Amino acid sequence: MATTTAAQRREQAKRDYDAFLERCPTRELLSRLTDKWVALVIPALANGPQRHSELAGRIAGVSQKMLTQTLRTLERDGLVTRTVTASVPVRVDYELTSLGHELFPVMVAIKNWAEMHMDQVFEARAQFDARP
Amino acid sequence: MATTTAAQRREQAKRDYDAFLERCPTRELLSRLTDKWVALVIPALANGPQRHSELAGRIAGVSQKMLTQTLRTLERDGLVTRTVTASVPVRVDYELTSLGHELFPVMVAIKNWAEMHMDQVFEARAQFDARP
DNA sequence: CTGCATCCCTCCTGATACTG
DNA sequence: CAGTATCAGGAGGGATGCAG
Repeated sequence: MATTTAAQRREQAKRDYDAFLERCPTRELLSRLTDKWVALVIPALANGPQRHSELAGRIAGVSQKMLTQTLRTLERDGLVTRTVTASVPVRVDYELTSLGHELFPVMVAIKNWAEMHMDQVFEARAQFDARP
Repeated sequence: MATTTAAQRREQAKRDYDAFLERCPTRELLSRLTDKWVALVIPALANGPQRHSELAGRIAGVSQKMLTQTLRTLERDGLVTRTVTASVPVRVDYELTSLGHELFPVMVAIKNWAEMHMDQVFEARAQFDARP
């Protein structure tokens, strides 16, 4: 068929790739996606383009180095676009690509899960640590 | 109200916690959840209890140390139960708790996303690397 | 404002070897 | 079979200074 849909291609890809296998390239991609800063940067880009300084302000505690590094990787992987506006001083905006928008709900889900279940995890840890 | 539902409590928790804040405890929880091995171990526990060796076989390339370490942390956080059967040799089974089952779909989503979008990421990287 | 380079230190990770 | 202990390499991450 020449008319395979995007969904069909993705189903095919899911059969071809398996992160349980050691040498599968998805293993490396998975380790990139499972990154603390990625899980914060992607959700932070929810409301359209953001400047470097805006992101740094929103994601408290991120160093300039890690933010730049994370954004570079995301850009290379096609999840984020980097737009430079030649002005003085220079303005740089980051925005989710369509691929980035597909990842967005997944990253938000993790962040939300952590926020919604923090208390239950605290309780579990207390019980665990109180064991003889 | 004395009759708050679990869903309501979670909504409340979501207002109380914010991983964007540096000192919020969810920041630490988030960094634990965004772990390559967690994203593989949780999905691997899909079909009921699994032994240490079964997990090691399924998740190719994981070292015995990292598997044990990951399972310990998951157990402490209340996501996994560890059951020891006193036999010779000893048998140890790991199983998702109800809390673990709530995290399950999120972890599977990441793993699937990586497998389904690997090709698009490859393409983006090729374009990025080919730039002047 | 944004980003690169450098130094430096911590912690993660994986091999190996050893106990119950 | 399951788990602990140990060690060495390397990646992760922070601070600072400089450049476009």
